[in-house]
Amino acid sequence: MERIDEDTRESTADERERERRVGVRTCPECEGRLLDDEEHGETVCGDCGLVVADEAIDRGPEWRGQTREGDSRSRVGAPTTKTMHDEGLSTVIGWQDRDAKGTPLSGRQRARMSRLRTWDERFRTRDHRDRNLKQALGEIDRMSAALGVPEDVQETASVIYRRALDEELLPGRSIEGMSTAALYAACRSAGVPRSLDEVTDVSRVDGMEFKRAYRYLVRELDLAIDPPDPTDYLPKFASELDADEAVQRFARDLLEAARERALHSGKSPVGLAAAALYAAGLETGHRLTQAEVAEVAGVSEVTIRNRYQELLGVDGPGRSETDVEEPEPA
DNA sequence: ACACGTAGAGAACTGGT
DNA sequence: ACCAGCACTCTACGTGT
Repeated sequence: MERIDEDTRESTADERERERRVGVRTCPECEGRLLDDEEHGETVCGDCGLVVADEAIDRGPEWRGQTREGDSRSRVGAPTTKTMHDEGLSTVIGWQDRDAKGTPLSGRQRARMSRLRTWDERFRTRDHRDRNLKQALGEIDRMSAALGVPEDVQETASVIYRRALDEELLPGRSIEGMSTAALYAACRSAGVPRSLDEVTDVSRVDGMEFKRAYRYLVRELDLAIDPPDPTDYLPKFASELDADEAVQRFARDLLEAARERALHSGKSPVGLAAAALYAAGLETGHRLTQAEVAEVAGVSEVTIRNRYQELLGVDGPGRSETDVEEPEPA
């Protein structure tokens, strides 16, 4: 992409012609000669220093041949584009059963061309998959780092993504959305607590698209993902709260008890975990405020209020005879 | 400062059509 | 595929300790 102006043997007439063909070449202010500043990607006036245009990078082929017959100055090849996976650089074997002069091919040659087309297609699509995968894995890597998830979870996410790719689940969906979904699915199946919100924060896609992609992924791949277990969140929240070890243990017991009474049906596991910690704080004398628990758990104080009383009520004085027994198959 | 309760809005799942 | 109903959570506010 160098615009080479040091070829001083060119006549000035030729230069004018070149300038005319290339486009903007004289400064609108002083009519001075414009130069491309490669380092900054700008076009500046050599005389007055005016910056005429940013991003004036010409991705077309160089307007000068490299070979002996270079002076023919034929402009060769199409400009590249990011909209195609190969940037438009690949060669496509045409479908006509004729040679370059239009003469029909013999049967033997036709068969040969057909095989070549097949392989051409295979390589091109494989290349496509590679790029897709590479980008997705890069995204997963980036998000994993941002979330601080362990390496094996990241590995699982990659495997899930590959499966999705193999089962042709990707066409029509964004790579970012699907990689986010794969990472979230990996976290879930590994019991590494990362909430939807946390994952959404580091993702390049919005929550809606992410959730849609996640559901789709789980459904199509039949991923066996347990409903999130509130106890998975306890260590994380407890450490962020600098809570006493006893609080965490007590909270775990509360959640166990709650599970046996089938207290969670559709209730947010994060909210339950937060409420359990708060309740445990009260019971063990290591008080935590609702506000701080709500803060680290990312739920509202109201949710904690509503949940923690249920948690305490369950194995409190009342016992359970008032509750209708609800057969919950989990 | 903190805890508690309530009302209305809104997102998400379910079942009906 | 669209829609209504539902349980749940959130924000916002007022009250009580």
